[in-house]
Amino acid sequence: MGTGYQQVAAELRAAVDRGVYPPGSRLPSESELARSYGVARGTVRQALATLASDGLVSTRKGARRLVLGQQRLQGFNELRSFSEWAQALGETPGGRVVALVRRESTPAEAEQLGTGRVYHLTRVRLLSGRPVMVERTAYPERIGALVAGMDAGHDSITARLQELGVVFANAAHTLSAVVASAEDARLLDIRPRAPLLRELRLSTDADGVALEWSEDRYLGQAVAFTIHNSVHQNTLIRGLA
Amino acid sequence: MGTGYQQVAAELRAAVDRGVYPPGSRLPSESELARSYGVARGTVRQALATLASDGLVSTRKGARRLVLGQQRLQGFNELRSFSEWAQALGETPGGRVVALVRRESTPAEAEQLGTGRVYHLTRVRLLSGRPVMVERTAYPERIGALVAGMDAGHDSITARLQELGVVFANAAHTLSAVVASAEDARLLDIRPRAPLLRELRLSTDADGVALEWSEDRYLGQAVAFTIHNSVHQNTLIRGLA
DNA sequence: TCTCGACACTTGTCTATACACGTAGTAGCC
DNA sequence: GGCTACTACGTGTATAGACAAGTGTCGAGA
Repeated sequence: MGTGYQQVAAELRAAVDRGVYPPGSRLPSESELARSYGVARGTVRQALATLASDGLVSTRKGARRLVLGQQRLQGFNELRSFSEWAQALGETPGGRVVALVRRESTPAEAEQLGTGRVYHLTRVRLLSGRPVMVERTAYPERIGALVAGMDAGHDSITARLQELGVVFANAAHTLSAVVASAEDARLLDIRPRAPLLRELRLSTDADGVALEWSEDRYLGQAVAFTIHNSVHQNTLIRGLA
Repeated sequence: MGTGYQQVAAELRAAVDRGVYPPGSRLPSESELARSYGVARGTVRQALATLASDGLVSTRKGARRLVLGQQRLQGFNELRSFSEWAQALGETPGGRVVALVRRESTPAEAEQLGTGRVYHLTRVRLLSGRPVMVERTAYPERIGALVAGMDAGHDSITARLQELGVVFANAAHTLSAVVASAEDARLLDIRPRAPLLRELRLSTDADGVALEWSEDRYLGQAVAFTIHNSVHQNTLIRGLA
């Protein structure tokens, strides 16, 4: 059930979804919500911050919060693995290992993961059977040794690593567009030179130690990422970061 | 100079940049920072939330904050126009109007902006003289009438609209990849079928009224977007949505 | 009728305090 | 030496109260 503000946030979210607060309407004031939920105003503010971060409500100083709508697309607010991500979209995640090699790191990999040997995994990722992404991940030796023992076709590597005590804490994503290489095209069953959305991702643990460096190439037609924005300089917000 | 926590955040940011807290090191505790800046702990927490949202520090319950590094790429935390965005990157923004027409809205436009006539603006956006983006924006009639009177080649439309009392408050972005159309290729001076990063953007004012619906196509090679992530469910964070 | 000012309301910022719970180092025990 | 339990510390959550500043409404006055 989570903490207090998480419960309040969940109930507010549900209320918006149920149409209690339809898009375009205004939420009750923080004080009213605090009274009706029996919590302090600060707790309500923390809950509302999570809604704002998801783009569900808009905030303006002096005016009650505006309900924007009950959109639900996959955003970046949570750090999620492909498997979790797929499940959140209501699809069945899958994978097929193309290659897993242990080799000396390239200069680019060494810059991110440090010099030495790396395990390099190439996987095709499936959404309900359809290939939608090619994943090329370099793991430092310590992590790669664990990954090598897994069934990367079925398991969520992130979940398995978590069970083994390897926790992903932070990630930096960089998005751009590239053309499909011959291999990409073969793996995704598309024409060569088709456009792909490229995501470079460096994941680290809580100590800032790099755990994986990955280049993912998504089918432009099948997948999209969403982000919500506000001019509002601050307002304690949740999630992302 | 802004509010208290903004000043604290700016000073902490500067301290990280100056190397007072090098990457990999740990920040002083919230209590120590509060004492040394002469503010309450809550204020320090609010400042630290903004740093975390920029991916500058990582937080873990029970442990002091870890300094990740002084990266500085363009993120989504602020709602920025192309012009502001370019300037933040140290480049000179530019633009060239390809077409500005007033016409009946397409079904897709009507869904976002409401039925009726729209002004449709096609622009090539330049970064220090190089074309990097094609922008196709639909404005509702009221806004479009204002835009039509501007010098869209030189002015920042967003800035000019702001002067006229039209304030952009929220935006929802959706990112995917597409191939350059013949027109895209001609405007950006690239080969047809080159990969482009597509950003669909719906901007609204503080009342949730749509102000523009735009499809921007970025040169994949020239531009990249970055996002930072953390498993941390909450932590009051700033900026983004 | 229109404009402007007063006022109640609302959100943003800040302080102070308290407790829960995770972290990390230490000391003691086997 | 190595393991465990304890303990000091630090962050997360929550409360209560205060003031600043923006919003919107209503009423008085021109």
